[in-house]
Amino acid sequence: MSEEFEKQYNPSDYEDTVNKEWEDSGFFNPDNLNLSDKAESYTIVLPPPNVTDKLHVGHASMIAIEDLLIRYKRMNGFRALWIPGTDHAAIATQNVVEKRLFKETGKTRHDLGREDFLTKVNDFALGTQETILNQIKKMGASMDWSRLAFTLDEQRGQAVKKMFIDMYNDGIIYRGERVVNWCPRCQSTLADDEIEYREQATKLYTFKYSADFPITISTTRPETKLGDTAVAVNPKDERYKKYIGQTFKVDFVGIPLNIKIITDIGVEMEFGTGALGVTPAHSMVDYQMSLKNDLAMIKVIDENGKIHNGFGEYSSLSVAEAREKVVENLRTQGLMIKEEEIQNNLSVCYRCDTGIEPIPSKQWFINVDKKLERLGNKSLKEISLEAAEKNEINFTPERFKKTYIDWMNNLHDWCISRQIWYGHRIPAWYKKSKGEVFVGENAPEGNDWTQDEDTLDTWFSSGMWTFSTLGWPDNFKDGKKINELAKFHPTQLLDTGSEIITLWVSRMILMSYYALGEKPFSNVYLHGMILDEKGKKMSKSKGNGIDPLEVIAKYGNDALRLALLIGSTPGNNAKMSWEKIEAQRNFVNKLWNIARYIIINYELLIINEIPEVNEKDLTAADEWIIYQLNTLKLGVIEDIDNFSFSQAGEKLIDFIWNDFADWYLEVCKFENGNSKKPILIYILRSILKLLHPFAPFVTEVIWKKFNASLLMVEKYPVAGSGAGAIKGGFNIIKNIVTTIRNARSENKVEPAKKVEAIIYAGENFELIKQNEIIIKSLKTGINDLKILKKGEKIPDAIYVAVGEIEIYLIGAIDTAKEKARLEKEIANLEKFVSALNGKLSNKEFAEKAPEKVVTIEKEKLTKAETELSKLKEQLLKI
RNA sequence: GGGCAAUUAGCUCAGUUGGUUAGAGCGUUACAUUGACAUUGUAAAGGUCACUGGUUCGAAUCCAGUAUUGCCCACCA
Repeated sequence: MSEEFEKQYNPSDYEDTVNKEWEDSGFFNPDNLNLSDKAESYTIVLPPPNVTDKLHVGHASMIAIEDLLIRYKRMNGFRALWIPGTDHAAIATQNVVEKRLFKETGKTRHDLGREDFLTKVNDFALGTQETILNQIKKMGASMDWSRLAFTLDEQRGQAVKKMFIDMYNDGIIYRGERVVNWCPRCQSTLADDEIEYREQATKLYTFKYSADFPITISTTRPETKLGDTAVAVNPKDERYKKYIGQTFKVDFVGIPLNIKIITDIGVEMEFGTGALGVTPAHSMVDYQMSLKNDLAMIKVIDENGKIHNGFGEYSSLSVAEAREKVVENLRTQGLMIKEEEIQNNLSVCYRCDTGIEPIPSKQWFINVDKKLERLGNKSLKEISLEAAEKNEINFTPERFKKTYIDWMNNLHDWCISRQIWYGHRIPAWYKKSKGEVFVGENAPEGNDWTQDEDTLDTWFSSGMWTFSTLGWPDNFKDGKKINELAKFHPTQLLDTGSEIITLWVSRMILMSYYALGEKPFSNVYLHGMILDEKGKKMSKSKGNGIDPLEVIAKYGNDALRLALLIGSTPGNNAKMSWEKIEAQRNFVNKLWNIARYIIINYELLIINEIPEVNEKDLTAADEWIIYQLNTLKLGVIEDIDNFSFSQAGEKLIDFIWNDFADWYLEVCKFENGNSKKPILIYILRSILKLLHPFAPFVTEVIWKKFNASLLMVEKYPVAGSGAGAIKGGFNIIKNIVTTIRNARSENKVEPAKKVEAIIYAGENFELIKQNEIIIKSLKTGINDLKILKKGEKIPDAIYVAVGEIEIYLIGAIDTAKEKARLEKEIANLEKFVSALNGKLSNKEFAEKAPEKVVTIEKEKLTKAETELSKLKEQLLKI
């Protein structure tokens, strides 16, 4: 007997043991699954967590989803592979270490020097990485640990170099100028998230470049206007329409300029004069405009915040001095029209609060518009767009396809160099004396070659994640995938947050098409964020985070996973709370006790064989529960395939708790114990398998109570193949019994109340007769239950449901009204069907709903036709 | 400022392509409970599906507008 079967399930007593058994089995690695060569692969690469911090509950949610799919596919006979890894997250990680360093020692990275600083970052990264990997393992994620990767490890380094060099040789990677955010005090470029905004009062000057220039403009930075090459106006602005496209030569406070009049929808007609002086070299926005309009870039300010040479009297002045002088000159020339105080946002360096100067500097880029012969003469941008447009890659939820396409359409060349130290160093070498550039794995012969100081954007290496983890470039010979890469690429699913569609998803698609000529994955599943119970983002500073390991210690892995999976739908944020987790812990305990009850009462110990169920012995209740189980299987499989994990989970819980435990097991208590044995084993086995991907631990633990094998690699149930599966409306039987049971409890309060029921048995007369036993055994006190054979007259009754078995409760019914409604519906549907068929040229109908008629056609027609026949059937019965 | 989304029971959310009486969990209330389940059962109460129009025989669902909230992008001359 099960001496260890406690009344309560205590997860921490079992989880580590089970986890170890899984790992020791080797089945996390699909090569050990003993599959035939024909088995299809199912690959997911784990979006590598940043090594900036340990995992939070959001990561746990991602792991729950991916493990669900991997376990589900593995049980379905797929070559299921889940590749683990971590991301070096260049800027973010460097920032964390830099900030910590500054806080602890007051030193900057420049004080330490590149080498010492990098040692510090690497130590930090290794430490967090270990924590992360331990966390993932504790969660029971069935990842293939033999394929563990890191975006900055040796192998990925080789892949990155090869990619850079190939792209350079193809002319895809080039070096050009780009406006960056520069801190003149720190003498370094700043990333977008290193910029802070301060509201300040400043002067807005309204003036003309010269007396003969037709448009008045406004600026807060007159000194940068020395580098203007255009004036931008809103395309809708009637005032300036006549000037658009013209170029004017002007003399601006002593400096000659060529000003072209361009349009940009970003220009506000109401602000200032509705015209904006465009300075491509010293404003991010203007730089973007200059790219769109092919404008020249004139550099005015240098790295020290001084005016470049060649600007006459302004040369070598500081920005502030130059501004004063320009303003003064405008005043004396009578060109200054207005000076006013306004509030605006000043960008400052997060570290030293110095105002930021946008200045141009040399950077590396990926050309997204260059057409490649290899890709059918299409550019990377075009081919990446096509992938989504032609549904080569699907998005869940679908609306994110639009986000992706919009972003791709506006994609400019991707700047891949970063002025930070932590990351893949750019494999480019310069000979300063001669201005030569060499791109290659190692420096060429000779002494005076120095390597580029910059590193690559972190997305450059993570963009290669689907194939760099599968042995690219070694597994790619003569344009063909070999070995692992051939077996597992393209992957099937990428599960990630919607906020990085642009940053990551788009780059992965682009790079995979470039390197392999194929998509990186077939499906993109966008999960939402996990928020706290008040709907706020979880963050360390707020202290509202939920630590996954704490949850596991308290309530177990399964409760955590179920709480994360249920109630969160694709693309929507989900709130998480201890209450929710507790509710799932209760369910897990319920399942435990269901198993406990069955195993103890029916003395099921070790039963490896699937029990034979003799259909002849089945009672109506048995058939009903089996029918429900089959409906459940269908639903769960369909839901998982549609990524509706929450719905699938809810269905499972509903069946297990309400149908199986509260109803069927209660009914069994009235019936003969041992005759139920096979069917109970059958159902218990089925629910354990069905639930395994959602709650792997408890299902495996229970499974082990009466099985020698691992549940993890059992075959997932197939819908419709269950013993004694029968079609029809067995739901009705449940309704009858429930109604009767309710009546019983009501009788206590209100003894006069009486419930009468008539069951229309039709073909299933025998089945209903059997059910009578259940009803009687439940001591309903209802004696006027009538069962009608097919053909017998049905008295006026309330119609409850359709199916092979129907129930009519005696009471009031307005049949005339019901009939009229159905007739009306049928008439409409007939109209619709004929319109779709084209048999009847219902012009009016087509005009009113042209979209429906044109686009839906066949499926709609079939659906409408079945609906129609159903309605007709119903009508006949009334 | 631009883009995207959300708004359904006290709370958290489902609602599969428009279809009979809009569902679940938690919470609340009542009753039961020596039970396989100090974590159980049975029920009850609770909804103008944000608002206003439109399309339709029929709208939570489709369209337009309004309001509120959230996210992403940009940072403003």
